[in-house]
Amino acid sequence: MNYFVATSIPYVNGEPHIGFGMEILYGDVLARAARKQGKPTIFSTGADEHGTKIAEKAESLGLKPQEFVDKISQEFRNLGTLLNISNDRFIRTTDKAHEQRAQLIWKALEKDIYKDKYTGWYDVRQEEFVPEAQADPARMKPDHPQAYQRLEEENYFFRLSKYTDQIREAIEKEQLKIVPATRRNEILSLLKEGLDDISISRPADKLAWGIPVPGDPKQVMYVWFEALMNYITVLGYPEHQDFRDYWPANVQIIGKDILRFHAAIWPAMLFSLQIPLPELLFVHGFINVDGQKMSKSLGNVISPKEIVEVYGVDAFRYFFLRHVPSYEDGDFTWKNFEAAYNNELANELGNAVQRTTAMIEKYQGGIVGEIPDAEHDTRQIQENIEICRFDRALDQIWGQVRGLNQYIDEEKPWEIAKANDMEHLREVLAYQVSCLLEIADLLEPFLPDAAAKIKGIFKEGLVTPLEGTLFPKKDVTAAPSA
RNA sequence: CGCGGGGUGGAGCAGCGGCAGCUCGCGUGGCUCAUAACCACGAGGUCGCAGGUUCGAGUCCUGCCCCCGCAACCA
Repeated sequence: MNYFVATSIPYVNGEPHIGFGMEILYGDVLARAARKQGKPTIFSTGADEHGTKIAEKAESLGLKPQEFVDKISQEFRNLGTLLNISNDRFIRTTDKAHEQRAQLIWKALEKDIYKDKYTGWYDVRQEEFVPEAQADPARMKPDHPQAYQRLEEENYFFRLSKYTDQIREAIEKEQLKIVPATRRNEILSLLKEGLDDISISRPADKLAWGIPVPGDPKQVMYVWFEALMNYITVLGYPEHQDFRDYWPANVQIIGKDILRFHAAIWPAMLFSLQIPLPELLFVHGFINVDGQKMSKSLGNVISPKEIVEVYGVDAFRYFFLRHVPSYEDGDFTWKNFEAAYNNELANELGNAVQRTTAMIEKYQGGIVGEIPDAEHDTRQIQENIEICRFDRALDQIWGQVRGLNQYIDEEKPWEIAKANDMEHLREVLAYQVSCLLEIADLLEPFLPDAAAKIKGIFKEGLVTPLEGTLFPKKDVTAAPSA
């Protein structure tokens, strides 16, 4: 009955951008949909704040690590506000509670932790040890800009290898469901090759910015290992009631680049802790701009803010939820964004609201009368939300919008009005309102503001027109050109 | 044989064994309640190529060709 959805926590060594905006948007839709069904819901997101890269970045800016992450974390929170995200929690891995609980978790995992000497390449940027076989020879040379570090150190290791079969079985039997299927296949083929034990700590003298290993102050936890724990520390693992009430997560949302951590390492940790796996792992893709990867050097980085300022938050939500394929990479172009806004939001939905309210005001003095119950079958839409196919769910909702416009053209209420058949007219217009209210209801998780506005217009059987229009049509030149 | 994603009307995509479909764009017509919005109809595809399986293949199998990621910020 209870519902828990968590996004990954982004590494806050730089400004938030559109990709993470999309991820919290996905979480928001799921959380709003669950709450709407009356489920007690916790929706968490947060920030991953430890590690070498952050320490280095902070230093380069002349800041203490904590000052730096305080600043950047706030920007991630602001993004949530900008996008009307309804998260209940925002966990930071520098929160005292997380740090303490992470140490408890470490202790609980100790039967699968051992100390060993590690010699090999370390990728500072990825915070990752690089197996000899996968290492790029060019980066082994010290003068390479992203040169690996040659490390010989004593580290703690986690017996990931021990859990390979258990994880594979859990995924095959769908105790842990992974969507889309391509990502599931990807991880299964990786598991077939077997997993190696992983290093989960670093010497504190090399890296002070992390959570100390309990009982060994000379070591701090490897940032990834500790960050994964946020999904349960946020619920107060081990002792808090929320943990008992809300774990396992119904959905965890991640980007395709961190699949291995969430579909292999994280399940192994949970097995070791003897607590259940999340039910569904939703793996989304990336957003390109004009068909190219977003990058500062190409100068094509789009900031969520500039979109929201011109078109409004619901337009942002709409585009990224419907026109970025939920199971694949997507493409943002101003041209497509404008087309979606004008054709779909302004012309189809906005105008359907407009023509309905105008006729009720003109012919019936703004009185709707009795509104019939909605009658469409919305099961498919609900099912698509459950499996995170938000793009399809919106396609289906738009099928209803289109259907309403067709209905209006078939019934021709303006002719009924001329014929003075007021009873029939009232029925037709009330039906239109019924359709719009149903659409608004379906849209609530996706476009909360627009849904509330539509509901507000027809409240109590009277038309209360909006100031202005729902989605004012934009001149194409209004937007920054790409 | 590095890994992964993809090639379907002008653009973007769906379909994954049974008469090629959707949205946009384009053309024509209708309508006038509406944000010059809405509705209908139409043009436009030998579904990357070549074999194979099948009564029947975008859809399954085999081989090949082409495109995009796998460097950085970063999901």
